[in-house]
Amino acid sequence: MKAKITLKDIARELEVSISTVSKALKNSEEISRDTKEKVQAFAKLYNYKPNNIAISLKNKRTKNIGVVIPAIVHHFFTTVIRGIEKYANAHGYNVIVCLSEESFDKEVINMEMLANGSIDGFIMSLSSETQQKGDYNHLKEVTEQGIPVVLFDRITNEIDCDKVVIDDQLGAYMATKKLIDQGRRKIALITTDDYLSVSKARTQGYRKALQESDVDINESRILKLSTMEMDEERIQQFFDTNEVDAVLCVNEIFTVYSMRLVQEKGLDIPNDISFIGFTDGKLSRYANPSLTVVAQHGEKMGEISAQMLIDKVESEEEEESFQTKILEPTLVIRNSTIN
Amino acid sequence: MKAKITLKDIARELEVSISTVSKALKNSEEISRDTKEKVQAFAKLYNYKPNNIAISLKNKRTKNIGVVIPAIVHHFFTTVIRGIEKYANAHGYNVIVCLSEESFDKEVINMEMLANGSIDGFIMSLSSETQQKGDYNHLKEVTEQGIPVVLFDRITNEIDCDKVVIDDQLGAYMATKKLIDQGRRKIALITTDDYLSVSKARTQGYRKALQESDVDINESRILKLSTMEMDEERIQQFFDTNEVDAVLCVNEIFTVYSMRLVQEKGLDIPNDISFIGFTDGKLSRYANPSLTVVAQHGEKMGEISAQMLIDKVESEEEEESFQTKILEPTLVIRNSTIN
DNA sequence: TTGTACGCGTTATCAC
DNA sequence: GTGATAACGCGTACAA
Repeated sequence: MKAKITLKDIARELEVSISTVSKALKNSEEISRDTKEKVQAFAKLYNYKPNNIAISLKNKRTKNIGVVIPAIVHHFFTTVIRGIEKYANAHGYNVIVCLSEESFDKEVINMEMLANGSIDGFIMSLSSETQQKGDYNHLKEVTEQGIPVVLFDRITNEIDCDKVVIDDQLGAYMATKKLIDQGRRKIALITTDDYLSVSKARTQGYRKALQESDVDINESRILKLSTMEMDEERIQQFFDTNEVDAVLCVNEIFTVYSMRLVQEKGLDIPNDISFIGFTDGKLSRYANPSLTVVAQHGEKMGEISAQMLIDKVESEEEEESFQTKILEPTLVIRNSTIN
Repeated sequence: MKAKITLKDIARELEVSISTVSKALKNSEEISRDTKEKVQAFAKLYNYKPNNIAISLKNKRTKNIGVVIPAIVHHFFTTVIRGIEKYANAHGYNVIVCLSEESFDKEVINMEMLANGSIDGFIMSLSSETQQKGDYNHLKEVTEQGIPVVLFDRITNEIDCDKVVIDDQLGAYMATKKLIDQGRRKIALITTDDYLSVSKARTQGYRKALQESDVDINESRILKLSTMEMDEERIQQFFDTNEVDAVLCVNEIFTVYSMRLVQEKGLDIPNDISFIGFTDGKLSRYANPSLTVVAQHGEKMGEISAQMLIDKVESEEEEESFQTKILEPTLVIRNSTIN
């Protein structure tokens, strides 16, 4: 086992000073040709690489980005991470991923761990518990310390920072409109409690589309579930007691599960009943029938988040200007709606 | 913006020495009651937290684990990360995730970035390109430097380190056996090229089960696809030209896609044809019909990997003993097979 | 009881 | 051209 070699080791071995070695490796003009060649050859031979930690301590820059998300088994978050990784790596940054598992406490603990020097900035999406409590002090503390934060998808207006979202209201609006255009009138919405910022916006879009088309809004056709668990029973019950000819769901899982339920009831998709979901993931693509969805462009969102964060991190000036990027959702038409 | 406060700041403010502050915060016996209280109160007031980077530099311990995986959009890897996170966080470690995107070069670059002091050890699964090339020098270098490595799922015997896998051969064997027991004889296998360690093992298990039951192995019923893309055409063609009554697939996507194909041909699952896949993910659970699978227990795998790594990291002695943990796969029976 | 000095690995400044 | 020194933030052995 050959341990990592340091500047000091090289200096001792070559009988020069540490600073000479440091300069030689940086090809400094002050150092003689001879010495430079000697040092560089030795460094290459022993595969010298500067120690990141020492550099971080000196520069007060870690080149690490902290990503805190509620869950990783959701395809959407997975694509966002991928986008972040892509941009971050291309710019020399590493990504530290922490999961809050939808828990406020875990979110706080994770942020505190990372905020003590481990990262240059945060990219995060709030846990449902955090949005429910409405307690954002951990975010405030971090921003007050001057650590840049980018919020995406599940955001809050109580914090001044850069934000990236898709226009959830528009997405739901487009989807609902589409269903109406196809002659559907009994359109159900399966969503989560309104404390989740995204669910709220989507519900608004749904209502807006119905109102604009003079379709009555029947409150019993709106099913609100907890984010945490998929409440199979309530979905089952919902379809048993409601007559609907189209369904808009705020995520893939609700959609796919619902589709199977109605299929078991003998209904044909999309002829008897249409379905549109959110998130363009594998579940949607490989469902049977394949699912029409509102694509959220997670990877793009990740890239933009990373870009905004790194811009802030690397900008010298302490400008207090924050922007919110709103991405346009896209309707991906597949076979769960009449085409 | 109140910047981070350091020991030095506290010392200056309270007009004591830095070491006094340091000791006081650690409740050292050497420090007087008075001073301790004064210092601790001040520290709490200004929310002092030690700087992780400085501690890392001093201790030569980062409390970071580097995770390098080929992809994150695969549900299996996602569950592994979750398991790693769970164990690591509970033990005060952060997880730095890097994606190789199945590329050898990216894998190497990522490891080099992290190996220069950013992490205490690696948990990784090899990219398909790496397994194809059979070039493991980047792993050798890292282990020679004394950085502990745990390989999971896609492993190699060329590197001495801890490993965690499921018994892929057994999994495929169990699945195939199950199909045979249900009277199937024309059992297809849809897999990837043999350079992927897991695919190879699974193919062996498939063959073994058939041989043991004296079922002829028809090579044309084995379809080998590249890992990279889902070759929809070749799968289509495969089912057009082969008559099969059961299919074993090495991942969820192949399975779900194949199921849709045969359903479009008018076949009934599971009566006309049975399906078994690998990985117990969402796709399987929410497929229609729901999919019988060989569960890989990704989360468990992640936890064990993290445990093995942290044990090595924290063990003082430099024992050169490595173990390979083999997890038992489980057959999860659902509706894509006759029950 | 408190403070000094040193080291972790690196770089920047300044002196020789 | 080269090297000594200080600094980043912390912890600790040792000195006072």
